[in-house]
Amino acid sequence: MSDSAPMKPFPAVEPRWRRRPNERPQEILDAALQVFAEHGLARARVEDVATCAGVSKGTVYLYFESKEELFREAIRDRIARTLEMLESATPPGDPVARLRRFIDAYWKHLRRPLFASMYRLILAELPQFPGFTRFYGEEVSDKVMELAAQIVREGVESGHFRAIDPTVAARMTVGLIVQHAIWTSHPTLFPRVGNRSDAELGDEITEFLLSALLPPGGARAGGDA
Amino acid sequence: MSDSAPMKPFPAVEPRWRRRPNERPQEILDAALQVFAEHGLARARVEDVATCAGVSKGTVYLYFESKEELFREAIRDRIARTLEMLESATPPGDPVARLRRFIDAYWKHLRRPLFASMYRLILAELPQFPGFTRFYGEEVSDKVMELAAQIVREGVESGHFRAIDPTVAARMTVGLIVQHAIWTSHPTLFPRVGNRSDAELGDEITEFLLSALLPPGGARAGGDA
Amino acid sequence: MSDSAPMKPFPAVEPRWRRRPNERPQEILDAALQVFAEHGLARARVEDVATCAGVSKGTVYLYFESKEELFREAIRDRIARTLEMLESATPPGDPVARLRRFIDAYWKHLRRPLFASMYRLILAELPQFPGFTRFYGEEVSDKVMELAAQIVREGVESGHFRAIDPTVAARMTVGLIVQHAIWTSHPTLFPRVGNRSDAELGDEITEFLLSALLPPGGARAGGDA
Amino acid sequence: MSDSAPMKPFPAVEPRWRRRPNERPQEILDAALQVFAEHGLARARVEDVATCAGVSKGTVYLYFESKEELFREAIRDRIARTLEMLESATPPGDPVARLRRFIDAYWKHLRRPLFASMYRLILAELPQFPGFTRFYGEEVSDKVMELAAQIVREGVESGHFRAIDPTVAARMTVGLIVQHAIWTSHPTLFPRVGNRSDAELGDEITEFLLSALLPPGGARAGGDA
DNA sequence: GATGAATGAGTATTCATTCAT
DNA sequence: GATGAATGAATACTCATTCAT
Repeated sequence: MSDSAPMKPFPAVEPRWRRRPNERPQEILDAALQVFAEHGLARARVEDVATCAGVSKGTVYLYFESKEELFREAIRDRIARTLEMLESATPPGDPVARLRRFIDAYWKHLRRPLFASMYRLILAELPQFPGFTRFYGEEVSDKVMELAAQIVREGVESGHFRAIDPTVAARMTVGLIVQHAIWTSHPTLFPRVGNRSDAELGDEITEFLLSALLPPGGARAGGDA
Repeated sequence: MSDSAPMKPFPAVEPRWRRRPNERPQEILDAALQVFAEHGLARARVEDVATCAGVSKGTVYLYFESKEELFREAIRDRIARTLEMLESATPPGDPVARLRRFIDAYWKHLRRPLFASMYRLILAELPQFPGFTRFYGEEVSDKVMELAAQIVREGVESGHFRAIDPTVAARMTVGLIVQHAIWTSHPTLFPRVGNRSDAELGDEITEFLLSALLPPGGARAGGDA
Repeated sequence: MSDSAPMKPFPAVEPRWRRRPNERPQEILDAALQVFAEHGLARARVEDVATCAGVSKGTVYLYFESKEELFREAIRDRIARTLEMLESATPPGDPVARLRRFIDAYWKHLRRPLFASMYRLILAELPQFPGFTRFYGEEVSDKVMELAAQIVREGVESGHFRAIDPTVAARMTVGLIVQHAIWTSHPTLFPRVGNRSDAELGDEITEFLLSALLPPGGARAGGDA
Repeated sequence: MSDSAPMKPFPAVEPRWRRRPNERPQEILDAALQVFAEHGLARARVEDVATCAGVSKGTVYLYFESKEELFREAIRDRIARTLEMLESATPPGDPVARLRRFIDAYWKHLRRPLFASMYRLILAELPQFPGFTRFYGEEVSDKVMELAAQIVREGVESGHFRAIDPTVAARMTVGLIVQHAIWTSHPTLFPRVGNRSDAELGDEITEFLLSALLPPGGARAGGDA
């Protein structure tokens, strides 16, 4: 699913690589995401993507069938790594600490400059690509949610969290992180959120979620501390 | 809330109409929002808006300067009534009940078919209109957040809520509602959320928020019940 | 040729004329010439003609078939009176005085504000109307030229002017007047001409022409003086 | 005078061409002048210019920003060479001969097919471009007039011409040439002029002007003869 | 007669895509 | 592989003209 660019069967020795031909597709994808993020799919121009990647318009079409495929690949290229990152950030262990780490890792992930605008792209443009939309729903959105639910589920079972439907708790968790990422990346649209640092916002989200998940009289113990 | 076009109280006689110029702008705005919501600003065609409103291309330009002004007006026309609705839905009274009503009213509001896709438009297209973006930030987003904060503030002062920064609580409240509205209106992108009814989701949001806001040992009393 | 507007058969008594309906066409023609003169046929808008005439767009079409007919009529309305004016300005008499009066009358005529820009219209737009072009050539341009030629012819025969082809002299006479009118009405395009008054220019034209037409040793006698 | 596109002296090899990008702009300018001359700025269609130049609509926009810039460049491209031509045609020498050569060169210049209709464009369309109008006034119209005045001035000083304001004589000279060029290129509008050959008209203009400029009893000496 | 709301044909301009070099 | 000149489909917008009131 990820080898979108035609790949030569035997890269062989790679003598001195005249122009790193294998890096071209990735450079174009990176440029594409930037340009698409700034202007949206319809208003972004292939020529700008090319210029931004330091190649000519024609070269883009050497690696990608069409502007739309380029868009799909640029998005896919980024989200493919999200889940993997989240999983490696939340190794088994104390559920409260795991949840803290999940929140922290996801929040930091979404605060990377391009990701917030990518979320905007997903919302605004993906509905035009039904097949890809399903892929995103099943392979990304679902899996992230399931990971969060799994963490909560273990916490509920072990008594670290109060009795709550883990899928509900997962939704609240993911929802607050994502929504704060959207807000923070649109300071003019949502000025109320803009005067907090990323770290403060992350802490606020964490504390709020924990205050809803920890058992009523339970020790606020746990976490990395 | 729905009589946006000034309507004469008693249509009375009005024998045979063929022209209803006074309703034209509103009809066009409604059509525009629909078409923009479906395709986004760039891909939507003015001609489709016209057809959808039952008029011809030229007629749209009789009432609106350009496609972009039509877009702005279509958005403004909708959001202008949100705050007013929220305020009238949350008359002074018991803070817990007020918060419940706020959540309920806002959630129902955002679940109206066009509003979720309008949110998508705001996110995806408004950044192209800096002046309008600021208007939205200050007149809509800010005010909604402030209303929620005010409700929490009173609850904290009266002891109905635990000690929490009201602006933080407001963000969590609004964020969860908005995010759920986005998810629910994109069932393919976010399939996990799709199998709950609106009522269930509303309840889940309410209960989750209250569990984070009510004082630890406090009676879960209050609310409409 | 001039009754372009449908005229009611029996104007009868004209009790108190509610709105001078018979003057409407002329008002529209005047407005049309103004607007056409300013913007040219293609860029002038019927609505502007209507506004300028103080009526509504539809009213223009009550009196004129189309924008092009309106244009034709507006031009025709003006040029129809030129020849008549020139003839009455040059009654038989001393050829030198007649020529002076011809130059003076034509120059003053062309210096009226609208006429210079009308000339521009004739040059720029009339070629689109072959039939009308022929009419103008035969009924206006030719006749003016012939009148000038006739005056010179008499002068040559009577010995007031040197032996010169009268049609050549007529061309030089008309040409200088027309060209100066064009220049004077476009001061930015032809700045060199702009710092002379109309009277000075008229005198310069007259003296130059006479110096070419009077017999070499001939007394500069004649003229109004 | 005619090699407007830089032409490599020896085309030499140049095996099989399909692209001549360096000649494209000039080809488009030539086509543009033709089409604009025929229809005027407003009625000329960019597509017709393209077709006439043997390229597609889009190609025109590869070289020119807009229809209006194309118009400006097409005009500028032509007038830029007028003054230079006139100056090289009138080297210092006997004033009468110089004036004859000035008349001859300018008359021939204006009789080239496109130039007369270009004059029409200048009159009819240039007022829409104030900046360009000033450029034309100062760099073209003024300079041509000044060149003619200079020739007369020398002739007056040397006694070849009678005492006359050189700027007046220059205006009469240029005016007659230009006006005859306009007439001749609109034979239907001005039929009286049409039955003379270019050479006859040129001679008539020359003789008429000289008869007004030479000293009364002066020998008609001078000239190329 | 007069109005002006409605229409839709006509055009400038953009930009994804192709392909000769 | 890489280029960028060329293409032409697609679309916003204008404005002459019509016609119900």
